[in-house]
Amino acid sequence: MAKLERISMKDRLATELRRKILAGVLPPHSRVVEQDLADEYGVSRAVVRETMLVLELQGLIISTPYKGSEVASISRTEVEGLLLPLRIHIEQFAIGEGLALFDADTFEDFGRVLADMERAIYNKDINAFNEADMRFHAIIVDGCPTDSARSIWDSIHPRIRMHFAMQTGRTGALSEFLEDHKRLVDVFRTGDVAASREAIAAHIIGTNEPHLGLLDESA
Amino acid sequence: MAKLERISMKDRLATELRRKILAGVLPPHSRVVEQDLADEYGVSRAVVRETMLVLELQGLIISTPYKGSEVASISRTEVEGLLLPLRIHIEQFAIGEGLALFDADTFEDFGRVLADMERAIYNKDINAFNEADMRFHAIIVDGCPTDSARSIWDSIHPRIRMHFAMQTGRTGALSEFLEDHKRLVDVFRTGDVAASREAIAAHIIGTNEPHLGLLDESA
DNA sequence: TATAGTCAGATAGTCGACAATCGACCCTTA
DNA sequence: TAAGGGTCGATTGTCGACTATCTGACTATA
Repeated sequence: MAKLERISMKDRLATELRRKILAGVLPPHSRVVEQDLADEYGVSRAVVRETMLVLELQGLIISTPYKGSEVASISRTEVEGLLLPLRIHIEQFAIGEGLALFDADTFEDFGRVLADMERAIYNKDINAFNEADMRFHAIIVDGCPTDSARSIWDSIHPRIRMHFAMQTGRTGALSEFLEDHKRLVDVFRTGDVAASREAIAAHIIGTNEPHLGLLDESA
Repeated sequence: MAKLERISMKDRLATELRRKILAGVLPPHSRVVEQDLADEYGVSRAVVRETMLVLELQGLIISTPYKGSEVASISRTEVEGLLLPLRIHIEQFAIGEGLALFDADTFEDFGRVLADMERAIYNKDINAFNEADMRFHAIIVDGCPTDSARSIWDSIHPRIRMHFAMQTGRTGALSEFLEDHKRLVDVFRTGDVAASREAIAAHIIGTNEPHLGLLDESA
């Protein structure tokens, strides 16, 4: 936050498009045309192409040579059997490596996210809530000194979010999710790695119900 | 194989650079300059930039805005705690989803790879052996109908390979690894999903020794 | 009518040039 | 001499134009 970094057009555009996809503005199978995006956002096609490449490698869009791209759709099998278990492992790893490094700044960050969640609930803004949720978990993953954790997490997490964005779900129980996050932070504060790892797994499985049978085949 | 696809310069260049990185021609921390690559391979910088973006998202290079890129280096913690467990999960998932779909063509593909491994051993060409090894596992991951399995595998596997490419290791016991792969194919032929999942995990752990303590903390 | 050939529009792939930024060197100046 | 500031080469960021390819429609022809 402090170092006001320079953000490339490519990254800004990627963030914007990801937001639109996750918010359902661009639903699965929407056609995405490079020139149209370039015109709409006032950038060159080169920028758009690099953006699309990022989103493709993150699994949010699918492109076919000389034909075009469309927004991907994610299957339930994929999410439950592959993406969620991977995500749990990554966040558990990040906690194992990073929990000891959580400091006052880290918990301030968590606090800000929790406040944003409350605000989102008050405003009934589910997209804002989801974005705060994403930032919450990003803090965890960024808290670990291993860079690839974030990099891999970035390529897995959006697909999961996209899947659940399609379901209407969770609108009613937002305050439940908020409480769940608060409890997580409390566990983190104890510094107990094993308990935190346990808690994050339960949290991810819990917040991504109504599915079951996850992870019980791990070994 | 049958559908002779058109391959973009970006993909060809990515394959070539990945090969060079994994073969150690471009060791970690090597500086990589866009214009130099463009000149060397006779393509425009736009192509090189898209290639670099792919390699960056796959964790093989690290780039800093307006400064440049360099070949990444992968830590042991990262490989053992994060990448290998993820890879095992992906390949197990792929087998769970795809084993029943393995057909004569699939086993022909396996056969070709095994033959290439033998040839590589005969020629004492460790890079060729490694490439065959990669193709072996790619067959598994591609055998599953869930596209993101391959996509995520692609972003994890090269980092692991890179880590072990740095260690001299495994030169002596190539024929052992070949036998290990043959045994794997035999298990696949039985169609026993549970046994195959078990075997692939043991194989991955085994071929990526001399490390231990993997995965015993999964839950 | 059915098939094959041709054309045109849309779109992605590639390119060369210009703009922005960085880092090191040099020059001033107290 | 040391601190500050400007200049310049190297490198990445961005752009607009040209080329290749795909798709569907139209046409000719047996």
